[in-house]
Amino acid sequence: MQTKFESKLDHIRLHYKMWMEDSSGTGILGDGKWKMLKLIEEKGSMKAACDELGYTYRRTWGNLKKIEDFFGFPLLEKHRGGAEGGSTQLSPEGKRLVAAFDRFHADMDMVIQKGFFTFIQTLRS
Amino acid sequence: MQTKFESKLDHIRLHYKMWMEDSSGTGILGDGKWKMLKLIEEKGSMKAACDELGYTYRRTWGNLKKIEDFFGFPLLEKHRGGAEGGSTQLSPEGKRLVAAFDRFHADMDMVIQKGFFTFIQTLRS
DNA sequence: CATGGATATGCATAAGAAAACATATCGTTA
DNA sequence: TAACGATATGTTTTCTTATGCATATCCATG
Repeated sequence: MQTKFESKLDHIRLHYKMWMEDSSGTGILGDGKWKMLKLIEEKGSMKAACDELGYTYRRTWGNLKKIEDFFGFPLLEKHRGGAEGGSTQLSPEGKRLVAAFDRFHADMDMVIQKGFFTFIQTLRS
Repeated sequence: MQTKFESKLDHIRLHYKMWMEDSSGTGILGDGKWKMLKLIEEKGSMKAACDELGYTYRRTWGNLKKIEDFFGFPLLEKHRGGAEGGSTQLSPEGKRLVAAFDRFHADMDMVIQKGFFTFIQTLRS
C-alpha cells in the first residue's frame, strides 16, 4: 500500500453534469433535456420518449417549454391529432442545438475521464 | 444575424459540477465539500467556514462525516475546547486530497470553458 | 475550576422538486 | 362523425433534502 488512499481508490466513481442557464438562473439545456430531445427525435413522440426514460410527461413538457421560451422559437415540431394521436420531432434549430451539444459532450467526456485518471494517480503515488 | 440563435447566445451561461461517489451512490467529494474543505483550512474553523459560505453547521458536519466514513481515516483534525472553543484544520491526507482536486478542477475549468466557447461558435455560424 | 465558544449529534420542521392525478384539446382515420 | 391517442396544462400529493432548534461535550485559558 502506497498511500492511505490506496484501498479506496477503486471504489470512487466520477460523475459530472453540464448545463446552461439564462441570466435569471433558469435551466436552458443540460444532460436531461439533451437526452430527452435526442430520444424524442428517435421515437417521434414525447410520450414514447418519456416512457422510455421513466420521466413524467408533465414534467418533461414543462422542461422543454422553458427552452423554447428562452430561445423564442420552437425546437420541436409538435403535431396533435390523427390516428396516432400526435407526434413530435425536432425542428431544424432543435437538430442544430442537439448536434452542437453532442459534440461538446463527447469532447468533455473524454477530457474529464482523462483528468479523473490523473487525479486518482495523484492520490495513488 | 447569422442564425436564429444569435440574439440569445450572449445570455447563455455554462455551469458544471463534478463529484465522486462510492459504489452505493453516497457523495464523497464534490464542489461543495471541496470548497468547504479549502475554506476550513483557511479559516481554521468549521463554524467560520460555514458562516462565510452560508451553509448550516449541521449540514456541513454531516456532509464531511460522509467523506471520512468512506475513507476510514480523518481528513480533518478537529479540536474541541479551549479559549476559542475549538478549531479544525486539514489533516495531511485532507491536504493531499484537496490539492489533487484543486489541480483536477483547474484543468477541467480550462477545457470546459474552451469547449463551451466552441459550442457557442458552432451555434453562431 | 468556572467560562466561553466551537465541535458533536438527535430530532422536528420547512422548502422545493418531482410525481401523480385530472381534464381538456386536437385532428386524422375508420 | 365518432373515436383514439398524443399533446397541453392546472392542481394536488409525495418525498427528498436542507434548515432550524435544542442540547451535550470538550478543554485551554483566566
